[in-house]
Amino acid sequence: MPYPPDHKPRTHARIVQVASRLFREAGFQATGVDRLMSAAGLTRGGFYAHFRDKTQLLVESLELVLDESRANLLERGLGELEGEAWARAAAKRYLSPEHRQAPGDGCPVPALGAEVARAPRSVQRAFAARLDGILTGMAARLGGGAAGRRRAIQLLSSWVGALLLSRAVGERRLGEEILAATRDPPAERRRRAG
Amino acid sequence: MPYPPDHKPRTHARIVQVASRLFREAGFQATGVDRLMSAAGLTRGGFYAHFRDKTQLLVESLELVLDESRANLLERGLGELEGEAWARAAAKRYLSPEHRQAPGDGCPVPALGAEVARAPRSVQRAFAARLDGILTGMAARLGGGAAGRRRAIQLLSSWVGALLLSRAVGERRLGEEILAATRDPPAERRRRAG
DNA sequence: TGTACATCAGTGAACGCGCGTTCACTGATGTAC
DNA sequence: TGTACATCAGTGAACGCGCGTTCACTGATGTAC
Repeated sequence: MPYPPDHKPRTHARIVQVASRLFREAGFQATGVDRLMSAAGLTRGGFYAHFRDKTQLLVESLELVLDESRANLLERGLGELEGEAWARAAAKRYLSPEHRQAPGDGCPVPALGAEVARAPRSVQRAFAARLDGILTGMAARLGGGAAGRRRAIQLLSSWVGALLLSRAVGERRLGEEILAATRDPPAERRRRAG
Repeated sequence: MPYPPDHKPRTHARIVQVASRLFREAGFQATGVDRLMSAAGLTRGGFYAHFRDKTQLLVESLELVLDESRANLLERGLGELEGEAWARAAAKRYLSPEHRQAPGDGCPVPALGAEVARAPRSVQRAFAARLDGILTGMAARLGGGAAGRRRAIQLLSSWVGALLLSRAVGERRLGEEILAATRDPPAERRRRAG
């Protein structure tokens, strides 16, 4: 064995990790293979010993990051919450100013969703499978069944849209207003819960 | 006068119109000046007699298209509706299968929001001003005041997020499910209204 | 009515650059002896 | 313990191409006579 058997897998994982950050920060198309490999401490040519093409790296990056998003939404301190209590806590985390200001560490949907919509089927399949898993996990927290599933979709949609809008406006005041409005449940709902 | 006085403004408008479609379909960065001018029946070089740079065209495209989005949300058959009746009708239009399948004719937020978030301040200012106007118009339909404004933000966020998700999954079944779930108001809300 | 002209919208070659991908190679590594 | 070796992860030059932008020019137009 010329190298330890975990050498190449570790390099591979490092490239995926670095790429997932750059893609979310600057966009998939806007991130060149050259810059990406430099950021991972490597050179251009080595890329194709790890990935068939740039699209395959997008697939692996999305898989990595959607798994992290799932953990952020359903675990990491939110593991024991259920129903609206879970929804409030998850919204608070997802719609935080920190998340707004650090797209490179955050949910890939607001950052890369539009590019996924234009990407080859292989990318969309990987995205859809992970997303469906997240929705299933959310639905279980929300009482399950068709109603839980529907509410899971409604919640995630509103969070994704709010984060996207709040980043696009650039300006801090309006951006924070959008996050705050979506973070707080509707007035009637809050009255009932409080 | 070498040409009719409205000749150049008409060409200018045509470029903006063509660009706004291509940007939404393929993305801003992915749409080259060359392809864009060809689609408008012109050649590369003429571009800079109309626009300072490609970014200025993005600004003008967003302004055009956000004005159209405003009309689609608040007018064109929705002019006389108010409150939840308006919200249901607007949601039905925004979250239609047709809108999902024709990004080039639709709302620029799901298609270009992430690129706006990475664009220069000038782009974000134009975007934020138009978006704020749309939110103000929506808030007025929803009873006005702080509550109307908050509900406007919540609604638009959920619509934008749902459309983005439904396009990114690629697959028809899950895509339509996402639209339908967000289109229908929450069960308790619907019971109360029905 | 017909022609010469000034205007300026639009043309297309050219610029330097970064893109995704290929491929002959280099050189760091663990192993065999 | 020290050296020769086979392996293969990673290198870097090269490919054709499209990018955004510039600029000397061409030629379609309405007007003046």
